Amino acid sequence: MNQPFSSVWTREPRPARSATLSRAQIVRAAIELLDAEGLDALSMRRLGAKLGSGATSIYWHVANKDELLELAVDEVYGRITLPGEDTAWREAVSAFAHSMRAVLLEHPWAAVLLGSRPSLGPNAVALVDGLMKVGRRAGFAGMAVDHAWSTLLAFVLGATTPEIAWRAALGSTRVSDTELMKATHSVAEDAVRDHPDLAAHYAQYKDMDVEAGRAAAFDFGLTCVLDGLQARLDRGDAPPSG
Amino acid sequence: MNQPFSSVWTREPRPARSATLSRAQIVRAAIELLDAEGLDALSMRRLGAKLGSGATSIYWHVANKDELLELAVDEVYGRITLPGEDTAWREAVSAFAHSMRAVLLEHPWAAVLLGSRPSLGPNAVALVDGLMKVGRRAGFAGMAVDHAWSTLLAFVLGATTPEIAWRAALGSTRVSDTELMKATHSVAEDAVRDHPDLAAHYAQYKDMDVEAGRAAAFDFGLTCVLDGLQARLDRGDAPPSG
DNA sequence: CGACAAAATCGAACGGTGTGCGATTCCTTT
DNA sequence: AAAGGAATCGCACACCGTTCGATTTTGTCG
Repeated sequence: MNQPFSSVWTREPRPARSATLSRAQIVRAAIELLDAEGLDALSMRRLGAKLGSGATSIYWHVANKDELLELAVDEVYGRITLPGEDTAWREAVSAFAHSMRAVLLEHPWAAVLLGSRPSLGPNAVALVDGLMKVGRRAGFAGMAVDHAWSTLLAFVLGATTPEIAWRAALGSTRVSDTELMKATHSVAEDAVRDHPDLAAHYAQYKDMDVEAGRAAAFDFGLTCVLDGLQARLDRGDAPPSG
Repeated sequence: MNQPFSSVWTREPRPARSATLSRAQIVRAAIELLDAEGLDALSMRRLGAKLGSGATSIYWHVANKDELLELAVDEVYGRITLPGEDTAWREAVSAFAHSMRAVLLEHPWAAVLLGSRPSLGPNAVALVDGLMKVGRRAGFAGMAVDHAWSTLLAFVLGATTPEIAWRAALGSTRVSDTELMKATHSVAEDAVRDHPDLAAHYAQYKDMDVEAGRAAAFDFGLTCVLDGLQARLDRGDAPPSG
């Protein structure tokens, strides 16, 4: 059985003969550490310390750090919710998108990883399965089903990632959110001198609730994507093959 | 002048009295190394070696590795093209999206970085300025201008990132693209056993051109976003404030 | 030209990383 | 009790980003 593409998911987890360390514990501890201190803070030594064991003991249960991260990411996938089959597709998709955004904002480290490698974990696969069911229910068929849900995923991921980046950049300083937003303007205005239109435009943001603004932007984009999907259904270019 | 948010762009580059090393050279060499061997392969020591100088000499021209990456990313921003003001907005946006996708596929390392930190470099700012002009020309006003272009950016980034991830995963093996795609199916089918619908669906992909399929998916999504933007213009909910 | 200061480069070193390996301990089964 | 696999551990290796002080190069002034 020569697998050219050996992934975590092709291998069974070690039997775990009720040992003091288990895959599940390790992943849980890793997620806690990641949530609390971010991606850079996760090292095998620190994780070992948190688990009260040697750093290298982890390697018995997990092949390497990458594989551990894959497991952690799939765990995050598992926390994204998708409404049941009785929900209208637009509502279902909207609820899913908001859930995914919320989960990613809660586990900021996952956003980068999620896009960085193919997602083949059980939770990810189950989620895609659910999304495809929604797509077919809406009226898509053939490849259009894939295109539909991957368009949606692309938007949510692409919209949330920079949001997280801003939070991280702001969070590394001490000041409050809006307060620092104003301070950033001096930098921005500096870089923006050659673009008066842009500068004038951003002046109107001086007194805005940043969080609310981001949520509004997300809803705007989501509405666009939904309308776009709807348009393709109406136009009938969502056929079984093409 | 207590900047809370000191970025590369607030500091002037070192005068560069025609030294043997300059910021521009360093960034150029870094990009070459990144293009050739990926993000993980870039270390200050290796970069120094490539430049024929000591590793630590670089720190005279650049504060740290993060700052170097910011410069490299902005360079990538600079290679994305946006059609001039005489182009209809739909065409302009479409051309931009395809250009951005192409550039990111050409510099895969940039995709992750691009979403990981706020983009305040001159090229990034210029690009946003241009996008906002297009947005206003289309008929958006107020915050809707921002929402429009950030929706677009979100889609392109979110769509291209997983594409790159797949390429990297496949590229790390020796086999050809479609060939390995088939081999992957055995893994997929394995993980997919509990999802017969999904498995059946993916069976139809066995004999498909992967690259072409991805391009089609991208165009599908882009059309959705464009239609969605158009819908908001028609409906008139792109007012100066709301 | 020599002198001197500033600019630029460099090597050594510090604390950290992921991980391979051999020795060691633990637990289960006979 | 003995044996043998399962699980843990410490050490070591090669590499990383970055700091710091010493060193070399370079431009300017007398």
